[in-house]
Amino acid sequence: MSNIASGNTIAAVAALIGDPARANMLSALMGGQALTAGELARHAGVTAQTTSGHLARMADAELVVPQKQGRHRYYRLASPEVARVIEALSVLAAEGPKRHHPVGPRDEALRRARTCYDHIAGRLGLALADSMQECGHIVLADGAGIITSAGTRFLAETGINLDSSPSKRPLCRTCLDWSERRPHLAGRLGAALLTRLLDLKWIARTPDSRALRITKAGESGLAQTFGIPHDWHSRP
Amino acid sequence: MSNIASGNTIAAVAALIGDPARANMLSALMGGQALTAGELARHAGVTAQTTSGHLARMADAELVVPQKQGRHRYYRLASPEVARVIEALSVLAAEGPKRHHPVGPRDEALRRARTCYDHIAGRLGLALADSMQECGHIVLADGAGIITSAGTRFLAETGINLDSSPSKRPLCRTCLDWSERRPHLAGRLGAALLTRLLDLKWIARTPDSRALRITKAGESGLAQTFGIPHDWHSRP
DNA sequence: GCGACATTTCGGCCAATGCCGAAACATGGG
DNA sequence: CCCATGTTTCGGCATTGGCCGAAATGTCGC
Repeated sequence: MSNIASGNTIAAVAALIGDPARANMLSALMGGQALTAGELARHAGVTAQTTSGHLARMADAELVVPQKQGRHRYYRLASPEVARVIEALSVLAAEGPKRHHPVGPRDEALRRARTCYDHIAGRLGLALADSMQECGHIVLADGAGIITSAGTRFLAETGINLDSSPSKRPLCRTCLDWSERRPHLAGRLGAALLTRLLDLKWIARTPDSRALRITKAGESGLAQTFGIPHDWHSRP
Repeated sequence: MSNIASGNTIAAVAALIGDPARANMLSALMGGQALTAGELARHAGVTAQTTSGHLARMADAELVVPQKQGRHRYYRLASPEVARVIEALSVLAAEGPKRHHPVGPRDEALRRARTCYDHIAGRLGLALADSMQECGHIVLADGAGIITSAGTRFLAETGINLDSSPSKRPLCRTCLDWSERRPHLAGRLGAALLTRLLDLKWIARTPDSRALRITKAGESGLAQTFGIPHDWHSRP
């Protein structure tokens, strides 16, 4: 008889994620931004009371953390580890029983560029990863990457800062892309890249969605720095 | 309003894992071996009828796959992706609300060496990873590794075969060790290493447990090939 | 302080589902 | 062929837990 305790505790966490309303809230939080209880209620499709209960339980289990701000209460994912669980579950859910998502216009925006917790996913995410790899700035292999010395210089020149970090988080890992089935950059590098591109206003968040919009400045900047051609936008 | 469908399907998978009985069965299957319905019932602590229902549902969702053999019915995890979900959940469950596992003798055996789905975990897993890294056979970084050319030679000499594989599985990733909180080798390399060491009879599976036993031959072999000292056994 | 808004607490309803006993299929061995 | 063993199906019981309406608490702007 193997250790029941561990089975039980993973069951407790999984059960928490295993409710459609809570799963929808967590999926929404995968966008990386903190959301208010009300917004989460809308995402989940249940009333505010119900949502409150769900959030309390998830906060108790340390899946999310609340943050008071005025009369709102913001919630965000408690840690990258939580994001990894959701990510792993998404992969499984996507493969499983043959499920063909009809591709709507909203989907199209998400496929182009979106946030994935704290980094960039979608075709833009792949393009950035490919570019950095081709230029010899990083070497990718099996779920992680190594930053080369040329890469370190490149990051410094581009204003992407990696040193300010709570130490134990992986520097450069990859994350399997939900829509494209190929890995993009995650980890501290992925997070820093998203932050920098937002700072530069090359990309911008979209209200109420995980989709990212590429700005005019972004088109030039991405072309110049990462060699992403201007006509990339009109391509599949 | 974000995509409810995806939230629902990950909820379905999570809900399946979120039952203590089922979670225990999946944990047991993390040992990497196929187990019979009866054995799984014992692991889960429920009757055979109940187990049968659980297994049917998990097979339906493609979390496990059944395999008929005589009057037994063997079940194993359906894919490495399923293992990753369980793994990610374990990390979360271990960190969460401060949970101090009292260390029993059975636990001690597991901490020393055990299987983790299809590769080696515990202190032996770490020692192997450390050894290969120190010898320059692999370079580890953030959740994955790269096999050097010296490493390729080393693996060939040691009889560890990587080429026979269904292609898309990562070659060398790492997996966060539940007991030691440091990464050990997983992916195809980890799997091949486990297989080879079992073939050589340097290590042996333990009935009814994920623990691995190191044989006499193993002590010498590991010392000679991986530089793991003979007194390693008696160390913390 | 007062009204508008965001969130939480309480109470009760209802559906979903995990569990087991009993019995029905399978399968292999004598 | 029949019995022992492993596994599944069926039926019914009990519990869990998600949901909402109503009302309380907190917080902002005036």
